[in-house]
Parts: sequence; C-alpha cells; structure tokens
Amino acid sequence: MVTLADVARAAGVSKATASRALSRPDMVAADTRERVLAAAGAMGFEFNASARALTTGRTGLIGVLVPSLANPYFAPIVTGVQRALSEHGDNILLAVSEGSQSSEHELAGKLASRVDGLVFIAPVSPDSAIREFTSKLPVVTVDRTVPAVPGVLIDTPGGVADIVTHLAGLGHRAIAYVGGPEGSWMAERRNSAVEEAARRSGVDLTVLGPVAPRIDAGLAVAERIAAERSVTAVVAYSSYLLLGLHLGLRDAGVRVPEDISLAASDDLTSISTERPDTTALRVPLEEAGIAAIRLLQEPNPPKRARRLRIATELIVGASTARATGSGRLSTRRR
Amino acid sequence: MVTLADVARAAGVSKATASRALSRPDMVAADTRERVLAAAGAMGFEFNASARALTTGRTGLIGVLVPSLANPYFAPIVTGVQRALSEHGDNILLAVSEGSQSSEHELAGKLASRVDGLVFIAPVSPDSAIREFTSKLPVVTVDRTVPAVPGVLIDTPGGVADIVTHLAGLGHRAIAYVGGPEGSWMAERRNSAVEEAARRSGVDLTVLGPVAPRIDAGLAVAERIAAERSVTAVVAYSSYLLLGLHLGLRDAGVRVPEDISLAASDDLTSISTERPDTTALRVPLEEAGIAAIRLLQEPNPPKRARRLRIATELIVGASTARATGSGRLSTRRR
DNA sequence: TTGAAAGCGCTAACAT
DNA sequence: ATGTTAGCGCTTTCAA
Repeated sequence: MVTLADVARAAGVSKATASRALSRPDMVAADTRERVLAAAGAMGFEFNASARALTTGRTGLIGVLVPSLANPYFAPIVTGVQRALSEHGDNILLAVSEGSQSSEHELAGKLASRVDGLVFIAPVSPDSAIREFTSKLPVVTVDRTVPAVPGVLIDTPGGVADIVTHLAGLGHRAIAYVGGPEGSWMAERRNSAVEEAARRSGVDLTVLGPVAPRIDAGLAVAERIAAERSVTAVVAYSSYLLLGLHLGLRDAGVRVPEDISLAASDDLTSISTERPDTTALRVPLEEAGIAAIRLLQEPNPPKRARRLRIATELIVGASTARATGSGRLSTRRR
Repeated sequence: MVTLADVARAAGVSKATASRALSRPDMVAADTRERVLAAAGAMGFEFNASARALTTGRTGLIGVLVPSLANPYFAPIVTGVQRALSEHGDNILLAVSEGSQSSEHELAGKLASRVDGLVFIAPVSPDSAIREFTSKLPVVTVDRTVPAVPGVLIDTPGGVADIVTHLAGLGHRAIAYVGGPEGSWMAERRNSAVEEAARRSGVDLTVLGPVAPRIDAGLAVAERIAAERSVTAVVAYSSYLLLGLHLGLRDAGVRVPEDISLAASDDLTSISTERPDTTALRVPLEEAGIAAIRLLQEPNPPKRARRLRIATELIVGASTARATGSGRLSTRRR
C-alpha cells in the first residue's frame, strides 16, 4: 500500500505539501503540484479514507435508510441521492429496514456512527426515535414530517387530490380509493387529501385498504370493486396495485375505461414508460432524492426545520374517461 | 463525543483494557469487564469506525455495485447481501451504475478504496476491468463469470430450459422466447440454454429481443406474438416483461392459457406472491446475495476461483396449459 | 490480567 | 509556498 509519505518522499516534498497538492491544488506552487501529482499517479496512490475521516471528522458517507428496495417508488429516490452525492464524491451507506420499526431504528443507529448524515426514507419509527439522531448528525426525512427535522415532502397527496378532481370533472360520482399500508405517515396524508378532494367535488368516496403494494393485492381488490357496482372510477396508490387492478378488472369482465376509470397516484415510468396508457402522476422521485441531500448539506438549518415540497403532475391517459349515464350498471358487459 | 479514553478513565482502567473489554470480552477479568461495560453504557460510548478501520485495516464495509435498483431482480439480491453482512455488523456501500460500463468502473474504483470487499452484481464491464480489482481486495461477481474471480451463478439458464422442456411436454411445438438486454452476460447464457433445450425437445423456437425489462416492451412484443400465429407459448425473461405480455395479449384478444401459454423465467413473488397464477421460476435471489458474501469472506479462495450455483425451481401455474390441436389458429377467438 | 507506548495515514495549526 | 509537529481514536505488541 502506497501512502502519502511515500508520495512525498518520491516527489521530494513533505507530507504536508503532498497532502495539499492532492487535496487543495491551489495552495502549492504549480511545479511542486506537478511533481507530486506525477509521483502519486506513477505510484498509484489512493487516499486512505479511514485515515482521512479520522483527521477531518468527515467520512464522506451518507446513510440511507429505506423500507424496501422492492418497491419501485423508493429505488429512484435512492438513485437521486446517489446522483447528488456523487458531485462531492460521497457515497451511500445503505440499509433496508423491511418496513420494521425496530430494525429501522437499529440500522439507523449502526449507520449513525459511521456517516456524515442520515436520510430516512418514509420512516415508520415514531418522531422521537428519529429526532434522537438529530443531536448526533444532520438528518433529513423523505415522505414524512418530523417536527424540527428537515424533510422532503413529495406531494402525492396533492396529486391524488388532482386525480379525484379530474375524475369528478369527468362526471364520476362514485370513486374508490385504494390506499396504502397502515402506519404509513404518507398513506394517511393521502387518505386525508383524497377525502378532502372528494368532499369538495361532491363525489361519493369509498376508501379501501390498507392494501399492500402488490399485484395480488390489486387482483383481490378488483374483485371487490367489480362487485361494487356504483363505483365508476378507481384510484390506486401504487403502481403494482394498479397493475393488479387492471388485470383483475379485465378478468371480471369490466372494461377500462369504458366501464370503469382507473388511475394511479404513483409514477409508472420506472416500470413502463408511457404504456399502458394510464392516467397517473409524474412523480419526480429522483429529484426528491437530490433535494434530500441538498437539505442535508444546507449550512445552518434554521430553528424551524426546512421543508422542501416536490410537486407532482397529473398525466391524463386513456385509462380514465367520462362517466357514462348513471353508474356502471348500464354499461357492464355481463 | 465520548472516546475510549473517556470510558477507560471512568472505569479506572487503561485504554487498552477498555478496548479489550469492549472488543474481546474474554480477554479481561469479569469484574473489570463489567465496570467498563457499565461506564461505556452510561456514557453512551460508540466506537469511532474510522479510527478502528485505520488501526485494523478493516472498514466493515462491503461495496455493492448494482446496475439498477428499479429492476425487481436486483433488489432482493442486495437485501440478501445486507442480511449476510448484518451478522458481522458490516454495512453496504451501495453504488448504482445505471448499466453503464464506464460508470460501473468508475464507481467500483471509488468504492474499492473504502471497502473490505466488492460485490459486482451482473456487471457489464469487461473481464479485465473486473479482475483489475482482485489485486486490491476480495471481489465476487453475481450472475456473471470472470476467470479467476469467484462468482455466484443463479441458474436461470437452467430454469428457462426447464420451462421450455415443460412446455414441450405440454405439446407445444412453437415457442417464443423473449430475451434480455444485449451485452448482458447472463442474457446470453439464457439464450443459449433456451436454444439448447428447444433443440433437444424438438420444438420450434423464436427468439425475440433483446427487449428491455419493462411493461411497455412486453406490450409491444405482445403485438408481434399475436400476429405470429404459429406460436403457442411464450417465455419472458423478466417479470415486468411478462406483465406487459399478459396485458398485451389480452388486449389482442388472445386468451391465456387457452390460446397461448405464458411463462416467466423470473421470480414473480416480489411483486405479487402467488397471483396472477403464472408459471414462473422460484429464484432464490436473497440466497444469492447471501452466497455472494459467503464467497467473499471465504478464507483462501483457491487458485481456481470458487463458483456457487444457485438453483431455480419451476413453479407451474395456470398460465401454461396443454397445447390444443395444431397451433393457435384453431382456438383463436377472433 | 493489565498497562505503556507505538503507531495506522492523514490533516491542520503553526512556523518559517 | 513549504515544512514541522502534534494529534484524530483506536488496537496491539511487549512488558510487567
């Protein structure tokens, strides 16, 4: 292993100068710099991250805590985090909590002692458990608000509300919303937003769930909805769920969008670009990840923790159509 | 920040003893140990990972390089890696390459200098680029073989072959295989395996692709297959692809499995447990991740690099059925 | 069983 | 602009 001392010796300078030449090139004379760089290059020198971290107190690592990698909602956020981090040469220390409160807390604790900052994605832990870390290091949440902790809020609640309003505008009077997992802070926000939007639009709302973000769950729900004949439009909170609904409704002989309109309050692009042509949200997940890092690195989080809101955009597709007549009874195929 | 010295002082012992009490409890007297542990607990002591890494030369970090997180195939592997790592309290340093050779190599380089080992998942880089790291630190590949580098091979090629054989056994004489991305080592292995199996079973094989692991890609392929009337069974290499095919075939009025049998050479559980009831593979992805770590930590990789083969299992579902008469013409609905 | 002391590789005052 | 020096927090000989 080649150390800074080796490079310094080879270049005929002191360790300090070698260090400067490599880390802060503008602090040394041009020719010295060249010599050091050449030596370092020739010897294949690489900084020892641990030694560096020990002296500077910065590890160059950001801990990212995610409930699951299997959910296409979280993956892009992590990718965004990486993108933002790479600008400073930092890396992601990843931990998957599998959605368990205890492992989330435990993993966070493990990460906390080796990173410069912590990103909690959709944490399920209580506020106190998250705030506990803020005294040790910078913390930011995504898709969750914790008092006094900076957070990125992806406005899917606003997005579902837009969907409901859109459906109402198409004449739908009875809408079903299939909501997310119990205990999810964001899921509850979305539920409220949907209810509020439904109330304002004067549509009759059925909230189903909590339901897992899985295809089979969508299939199961599809059966209930097929039976619920008054409903003319369904909104699903997750992309997998939507797919299950799509498949299930067809199986039940319910046509989309002729018999029933279908929309997702999630972003479908990661699994399918534009087709099937479904009314859904554009959710800038990667941007959310980037925003999280920006927040994390923000100099002095004012006493009132900063919040970054990420807007979503309604993309109207062919899966939603004008409601026909009075409910679905008139149009059902069988 | 409370350091070992603080704990030592509080417990009335030397740093060395405190260190031992915490790291190798059996090297100190019971009562001393108690005292140190109590002090450490009371003061909320935590090891400084960087300092530890600097002295021991072990960072407790394993670099994991993955082409994408959006693909449900990779996520469970990473989860498996984490599980295996957690036994020793190690962590994952994650990097997503987005499938680009250059960023894969660059990211690997960055990780290499801060980790104890490197896991390449389905790397796209040339052999030489991967082998280059083996001189620096332990390396293992998943879903790819590199001479002299230990690797975990998930036997999806064997799995697709099983599927083809199964279909042949059901009387299918014309099968389409929709294969994976160009430049993917594994995709080529699967292609070969399918061709071989088809030859052995005497079935007529159409290889379509390369195709992206996306729903829209499946929809597009479905159109071609619907037109290709002789084909009575389709095998898709990815779960998203399969979903697209499923949806697309129905749109085209092709029934599954009456008109056409459908199977996936991927594992569908992460997106949907058992339904839709599709013939697919059980692919122990998490085990593959665990195996990778086992390989990585194996004491002395013999000169001939170790290979671990992960078997897949064919799960026959309702999406495949006996071929009826002579091709699909007789059974098409319209 | 315990302690003293020497470093691991690097950076950051402080001098020069 | 460059060098000297003193650690960062920990583990690990080596002695006692």
